[in-house]
Amino acid sequence: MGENCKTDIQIKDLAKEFFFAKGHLQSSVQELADFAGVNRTLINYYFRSKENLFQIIYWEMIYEMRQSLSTIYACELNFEKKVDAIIDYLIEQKESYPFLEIFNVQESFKITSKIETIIRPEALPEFKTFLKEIKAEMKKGKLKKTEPKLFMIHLFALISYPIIMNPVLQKILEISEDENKQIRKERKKAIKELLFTSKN
Amino acid sequence: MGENCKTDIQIKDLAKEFFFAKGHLQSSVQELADFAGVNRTLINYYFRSKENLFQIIYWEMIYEMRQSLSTIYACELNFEKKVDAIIDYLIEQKESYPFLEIFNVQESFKITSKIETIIRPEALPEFKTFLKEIKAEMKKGKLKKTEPKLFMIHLFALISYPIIMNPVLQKILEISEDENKQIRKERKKAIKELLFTSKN
DNA sequence: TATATTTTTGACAACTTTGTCAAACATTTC
DNA sequence: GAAATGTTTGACAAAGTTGTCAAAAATATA
Repeated sequence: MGENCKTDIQIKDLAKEFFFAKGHLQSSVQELADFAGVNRTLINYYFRSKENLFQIIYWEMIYEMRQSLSTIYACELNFEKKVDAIIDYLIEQKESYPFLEIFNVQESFKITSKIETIIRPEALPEFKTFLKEIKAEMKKGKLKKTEPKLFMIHLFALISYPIIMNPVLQKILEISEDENKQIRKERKKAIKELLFTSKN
Repeated sequence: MGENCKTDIQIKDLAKEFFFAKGHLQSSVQELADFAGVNRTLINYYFRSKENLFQIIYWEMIYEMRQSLSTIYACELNFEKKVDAIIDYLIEQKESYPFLEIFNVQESFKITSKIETIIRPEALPEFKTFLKEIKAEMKKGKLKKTEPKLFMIHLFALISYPIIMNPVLQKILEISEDENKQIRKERKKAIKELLFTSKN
């Protein structure tokens, strides 16, 4: 593998890349092994089974995400800055691993999924507090009035969808590389303009 | 199969259901055959290969969708009514076949995909005209000013994402069945409130 | 250096998936 | 009713995937 890092950690990192960045969700272990430059059996040695490896890396990624988000929910910034932070973090996250969300959906439909328990409710006190903040901002007239959870859904939608669907959208809407760059640049501003009441 | 309809058409319809509604995108032909209540070999008889069947039903669905949308783009309604029609149609479409879009993404990332050519640019005169209408509405101050294509992206995002990701969102945000029904009911209104400049 | 431990590899067997083929069955046509 | 055509089925072979195991290679330990 060529690096000085532990082999199992390298395999995990490359698996995350292979599955959730490149999107080879239903590839064989052999293909992953080729991508990672290791013998296929070695993956079994470290992780027993494909299913198990998947569970481990999936859990790590979800956990990392939950941690980052609750840190933002709980931090000392004012509401708008928090939304900024959420947008920045999630844009970065989705651009790095666009297929994590795809995998989420597919799993959430399976009854038998062992992974299902990983998609747990936020249920964090930080999240509940953030919902109250949303409500307060709505009362102040800074946000359009809706159910706070619906605000969250719209926020996620406007962040994730354009990134995840990017290749499809580019084709359908005939978006050139230049246009795409332009859109990417204005993403954050555009999202905020939709969600916040205009300031003038 | 029990119906009076042609077997091959029934298989296609049930395959659409199985793959794009239920989401069993990577199931075996045997599983599809069980679902459709036919002998597995019969599917080969009518469609030669799994790949071929997929291409056929995928193409049919995309074609139907493009037709419906361009009819709306070209119809005689005013702009807001057209947006209403788009929202209504796409909500119906995504709720019926939430996995069509998932499949789109996965395919769009594959270099080798024979299906790729199906995701063609809209390129229709009707679509180009609609983009101009968007621009006009922005000038009139009815819509927030952005790149018209970005308006389309936001529109698609706000329609599709909440539906496709519904099971995941319900878990993460702890949305009860009642809340979900409420949100569903207000979907259209909520989308329009975000995209159109407020009327008061 | 010799021994123990860990890591890596190739070979193997069980299993699944796929497409083909010929035979069985059903339906139409003469 | 017999022949021709179309539909459905079970059996089969080829290919691929997965996990295990014992042997080889590398590394650590005494």
